[in-house]
Amino acid sequence: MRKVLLIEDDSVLRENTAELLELSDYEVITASDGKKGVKMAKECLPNVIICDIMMPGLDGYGVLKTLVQDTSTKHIPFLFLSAKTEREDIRKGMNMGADDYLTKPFEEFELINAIESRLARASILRELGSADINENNNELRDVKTINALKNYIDDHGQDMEFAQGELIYREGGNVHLIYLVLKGIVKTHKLEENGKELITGIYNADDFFGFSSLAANEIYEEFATAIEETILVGVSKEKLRRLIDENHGLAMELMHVLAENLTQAKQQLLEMAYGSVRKKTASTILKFSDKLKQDTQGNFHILRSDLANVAGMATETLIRTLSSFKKEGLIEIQDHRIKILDMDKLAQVY
Amino acid sequence: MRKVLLIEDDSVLRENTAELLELSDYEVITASDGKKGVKMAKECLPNVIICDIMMPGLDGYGVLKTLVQDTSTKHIPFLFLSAKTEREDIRKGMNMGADDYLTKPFEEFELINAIESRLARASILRELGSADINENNNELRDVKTINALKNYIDDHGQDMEFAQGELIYREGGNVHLIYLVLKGIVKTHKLEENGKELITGIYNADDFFGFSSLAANEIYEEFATAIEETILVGVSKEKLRRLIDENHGLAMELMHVLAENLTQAKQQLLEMAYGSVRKKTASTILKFSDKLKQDTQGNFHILRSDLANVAGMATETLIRTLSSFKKEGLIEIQDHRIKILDMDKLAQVY
DNA sequence: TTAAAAACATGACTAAAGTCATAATCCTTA
DNA sequence: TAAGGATTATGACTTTAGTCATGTTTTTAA
Repeated sequence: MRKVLLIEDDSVLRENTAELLELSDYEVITASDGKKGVKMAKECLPNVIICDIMMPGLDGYGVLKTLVQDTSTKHIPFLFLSAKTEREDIRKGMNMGADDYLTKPFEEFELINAIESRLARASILRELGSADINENNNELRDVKTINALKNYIDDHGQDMEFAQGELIYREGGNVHLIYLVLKGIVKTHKLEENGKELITGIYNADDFFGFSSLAANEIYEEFATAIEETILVGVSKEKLRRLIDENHGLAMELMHVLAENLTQAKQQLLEMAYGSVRKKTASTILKFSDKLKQDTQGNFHILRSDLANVAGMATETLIRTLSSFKKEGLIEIQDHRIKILDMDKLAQVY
Repeated sequence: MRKVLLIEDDSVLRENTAELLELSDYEVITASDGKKGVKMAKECLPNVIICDIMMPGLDGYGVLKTLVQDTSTKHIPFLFLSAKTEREDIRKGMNMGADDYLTKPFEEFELINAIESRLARASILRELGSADINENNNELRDVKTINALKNYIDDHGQDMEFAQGELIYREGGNVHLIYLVLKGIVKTHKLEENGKELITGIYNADDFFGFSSLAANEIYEEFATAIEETILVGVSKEKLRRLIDENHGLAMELMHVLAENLTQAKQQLLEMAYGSVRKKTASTILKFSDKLKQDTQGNFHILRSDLANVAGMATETLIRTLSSFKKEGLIEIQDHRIKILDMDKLAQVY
């Protein structure tokens, strides 16, 4: 369990805060003044220290100064929790080497979040000491990160070319390959009963797709189509499973990719539910401007129907909205190619 | 010489700041937007990064998030330099893992002090190799499947009780626990700018939630609230990471869970985009009838607003649709409790 | 090079669903 | 147990965006 040292002279606040922390599953040690705090810190070596500034005797600044000088305590994340809210006070605290500074009064969740983020940050910095220790030189063993995986696939997979508009896989088909885009743009999409299309993902060079789980006998839940001329490489699910078996780190990274996708899908869901047509159009344009390669003037071309199908609206509606954006000076359209003029305003469209 | 990467879209401020830093004997690299900033950071691996928040395209939060995910950049001290002075903004920045947060306008010495103190702090933390990694528990080895994981959590976690309507975690909070529902119902939800709520997930006994990726310094992308009296247990991300490290099988299963969620979200997206109100209402009722416990007659109660917020429509609209379903004999409503009469027809509503 | 097809653009109309207002009912809690 | 608030329900009106129609422009392919 994570140990927290709380240094605070006000007994009411100290006990309330301690209780709150205990309820959140920390082991709490308290000290009622600076001197005791320093002693406790050296004895107990807590995982994180929370300290008031204004205290009789040794104040918070003094505590921090003392602890930073001691090898055994200097690395412990240190948070100030103070009624001093002046910029000057805050800067002083941070400059002395505190890791965060929370002003009173504070909400329970603010304190917990602050503690957790400092613990997380500390663990990141700690990793650095034990980084890149490569033991075995088995080829599979070396595929530790997504980047290594990309290189591996690039070397060991077979290239495939798809023309503009060509179907890559279809809904219901059996998943046996996971794809990596080398060049071009791919969309994944679903069809409604009445034939309407919704684009659920856009992928360009260096993106993975066709990747859901690695369970056997999975089927594709969507279509994938090349938006422009595209070159892909694939790895078999079997192979990927073996790679993961050798390297848990890779599993973590893949999980991360999935989690990102999920977060994004949920965000899109929110927008789809309550966003106006203007809002949806604006964010769709921004999404594409990220993914599509642009010419020297920053123009890019995309089928209006594809834009509409990402936003989930009728093509006519989308075109109308584009026209009004043009009138408002947010975008420019030349030869059907779109150019973003005011990215900020576009992002703030409501 | 110490390398500083400055990411700032305002060209005047960028150049002034760069000059000021150069005069203070830093090597300065600049980037005019978030995307370029990320690229520069990965290429140049600076000693410290200073980043604006409000920028077109990828904003400061996005930059930090991206850099924290990359092994080569995640340890670099990261300072926000922003005109956003609200407590909430500052907390968000720190929770995402920033090392300091300076508000504009700032004085030269404030920036220099902030940089120096973060460099100093980073070097202290770097000294420390890998401390307190103890617990060579063989018990960890045995957690091979999701079910084993559930048992493990049940045994080792601490129970938490939440009353009806009580908030479990909030958007922007630091993720440190992954929850398992023992009893009750939990909803995860997002808020639109104008306060509209969209429910993105419903969880009952035996479901996991609050689980996205296992990367450090992740923040919640949604709220979680108990719909009825609920008992939960949590495991820390740290622990889960260690469990996965011991058992790849578990990683596979968790990936599978994530993939399922993703598929579901995309399906919901399709329906949200093109489904009629009748269709959305029908499938929302069916979804809840699965998750909610029903009395002996098969009745269940759920707030109309919660139903509406899953479907992403106005509460009045939902109630109207329920009424017409009642008239058509698809459902029955007694004392506000809903009972499904014709599940097949309900599933086929168009 | 030209004909046909696809894509883009806009007008007119319509259907759908949101908003606001009001009333009835249920539930909490003092 | 009564008062007040939350929830459910429905009507009237308004806004929004979809559909259908038509014309123009661009691209494709014979």
